[in-house]
Amino acid sequence: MKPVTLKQIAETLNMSVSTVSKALKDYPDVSKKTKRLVKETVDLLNYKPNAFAVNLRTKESKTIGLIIPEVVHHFFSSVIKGIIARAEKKGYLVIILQSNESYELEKKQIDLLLSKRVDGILISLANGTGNFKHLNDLISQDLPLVMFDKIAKIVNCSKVIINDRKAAYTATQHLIDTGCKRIAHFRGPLLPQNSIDRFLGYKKALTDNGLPYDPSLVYICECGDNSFEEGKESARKLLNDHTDVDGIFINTDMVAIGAITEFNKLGIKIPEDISVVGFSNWFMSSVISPTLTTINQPGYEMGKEAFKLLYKEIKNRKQNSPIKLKTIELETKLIKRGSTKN
Amino acid sequence: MKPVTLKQIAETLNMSVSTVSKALKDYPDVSKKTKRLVKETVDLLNYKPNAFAVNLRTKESKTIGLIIPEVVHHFFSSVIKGIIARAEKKGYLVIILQSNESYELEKKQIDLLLSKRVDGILISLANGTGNFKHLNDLISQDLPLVMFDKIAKIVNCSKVIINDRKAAYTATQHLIDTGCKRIAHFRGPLLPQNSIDRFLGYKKALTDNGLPYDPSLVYICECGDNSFEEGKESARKLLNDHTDVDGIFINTDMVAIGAITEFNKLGIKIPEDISVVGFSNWFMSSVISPTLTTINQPGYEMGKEAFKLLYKEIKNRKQNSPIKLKTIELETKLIKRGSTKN
DNA sequence: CGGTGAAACGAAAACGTTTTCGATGAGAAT
DNA sequence: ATTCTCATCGAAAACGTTTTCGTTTCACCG
Repeated sequence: MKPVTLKQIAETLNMSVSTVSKALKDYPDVSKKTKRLVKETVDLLNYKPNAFAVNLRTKESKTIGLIIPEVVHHFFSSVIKGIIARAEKKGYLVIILQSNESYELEKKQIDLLLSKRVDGILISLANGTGNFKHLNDLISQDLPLVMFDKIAKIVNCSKVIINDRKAAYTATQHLIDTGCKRIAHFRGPLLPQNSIDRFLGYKKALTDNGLPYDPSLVYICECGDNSFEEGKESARKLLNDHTDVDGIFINTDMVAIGAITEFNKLGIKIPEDISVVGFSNWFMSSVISPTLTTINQPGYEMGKEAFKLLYKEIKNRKQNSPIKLKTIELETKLIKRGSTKN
Repeated sequence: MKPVTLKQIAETLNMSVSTVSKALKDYPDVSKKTKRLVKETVDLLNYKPNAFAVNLRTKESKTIGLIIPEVVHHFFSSVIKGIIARAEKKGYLVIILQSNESYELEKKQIDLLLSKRVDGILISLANGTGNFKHLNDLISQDLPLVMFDKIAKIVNCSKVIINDRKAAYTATQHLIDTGCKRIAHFRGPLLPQNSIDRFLGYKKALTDNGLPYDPSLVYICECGDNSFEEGKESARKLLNDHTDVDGIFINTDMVAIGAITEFNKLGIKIPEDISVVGFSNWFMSSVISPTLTTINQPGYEMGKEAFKLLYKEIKNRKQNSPIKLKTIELETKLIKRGSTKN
């Protein structure tokens, strides 16, 4: 009933544990004959190496940790898929934890992963994270770490990101190019870098085009579980506060879809009265009516690249090669659809 | 630089490894004084037990495996969230693998998890899975296993499900109650049980109400990555094949939304010309226009319950208590919205 | 025939815990 | 003084690998 061990194979074959082990790993100092013999009985007895023992001996678990703010989210689940796919190919398993956008949880989860002795950690920061000691600790223990999407520029590790500022600039520029003069922005929370960058891109596009920046046109959304409702609410507020707005650049598609839904309900014509640009190219943006012009954010690729980076670092650390940190910037693209004029 | 071990603590405190270990686990045969001492230096040196050694010694990893057909999916990601939340509370981590609806991958992944020696496995079957040897093998090795959502009735393990047949019956009955006489069904693939059950519920509702069952009204969708397109296509086909259909019960919301989008485009009025009922109560079903009447499928709860069941089995196995298999049936509910008459 | 070298194998340490079982000593009971 | 009890501790085995470093065997050469 107990799982088969090397010892048992050695006994049935009348040889030593070491020879069996070496035979399985194709050591040069064991004859072809015994190698064949060993491999046969291994198949026969259905031997599987005890991962616990291997881990202990080799000091690695072939497992990485992934901390993500929210699992139920199209973009993040795409990232997860990319990571898992890539990791599996390289023989790594991935443990997923969800920070729920909470700094405290994030800290605890890093501790958890640390105590499980994962070989590396992938993380996308919680909105609430403004202190980076827990991450710097990882680095000083030189555990491979790469951040993606929601990063902290100040932390010294590899990263894979998009250029949020540039993408937001492009989005806003598109609104300007299609005739909008008074452009609002529904932004994300104050802390996370990409929310800041998107805001800055929006602002820069305005001033570069000689349009005044008006803070009263910027609305803050938490972009949490009820983004959709936030979109509806911000849309209502906007209409109440301003009558002359003819374009909005919105931090995420979900909020944008909320806003569009509300506009539809209130009889505001899109894009004739107000043009809307979203962010992330969520699947639904091509289904909603009108279809939503948005910025494509490549989640799956981001996951893949993030794992690739981490994998390299893990390998380098194993052979004590110097680790060169790298920041990969993925391409975004403006997807023009029905919510803006052309 | 190396992580602190029990031995080092023992040396700095001038006592034996065993005492230190026992002090940390509050054994009765070590004095309060040394317990205090040990705990102090543990904090001081920032000792973390080596999980690899603990695993090897205790023969458990405090880790479970989760195999899911598709991560980028609202329902499944909700399940994942429920599982992770519950698992974390009990000190378990979860390794996620994605079968991509492939039987072959599913088999490999079970092997992977087995070789990692997880303490238990949660699985929702791939559509392609028609052979259950890999699962029965798990059971005969008595590794705790619980299936959820996409299950195989024939496999002898705990399960958490919804009553697909009943839910489908309710959905179809609702169409009938609101005046539909000729009701089509967009069903899922042939293999998975819930797709079958939903079909059977649809059929039974028809015959119970004296309506004829017409196979030509049943359309098959793969319900994979391009469910939305499938919905559109099936909608077109349906209009082409039949002119008298006044209601459709659709296997999943995504397909339903595709169909609605197509109907909208073609000028078919919903629900006046055709009523539509979906399945799963995906978030978007309340956003689409018209809003979609659907069946609520509680993903998060399913995840929670599945883990709870698995946890019990793990505990029971540890103390060699007899394992009682259990099947939990979660409640579904008809959510009436704009795509059906009232 | 002693010496050399290669080929094939094994003994044993090490990884860091947990847990059993004895050992030790102090004080109480006899 | 002897036994007994308790409280407290430590030695050591065990978990199953991996890997280093010998050891053995035997062929071959000088």
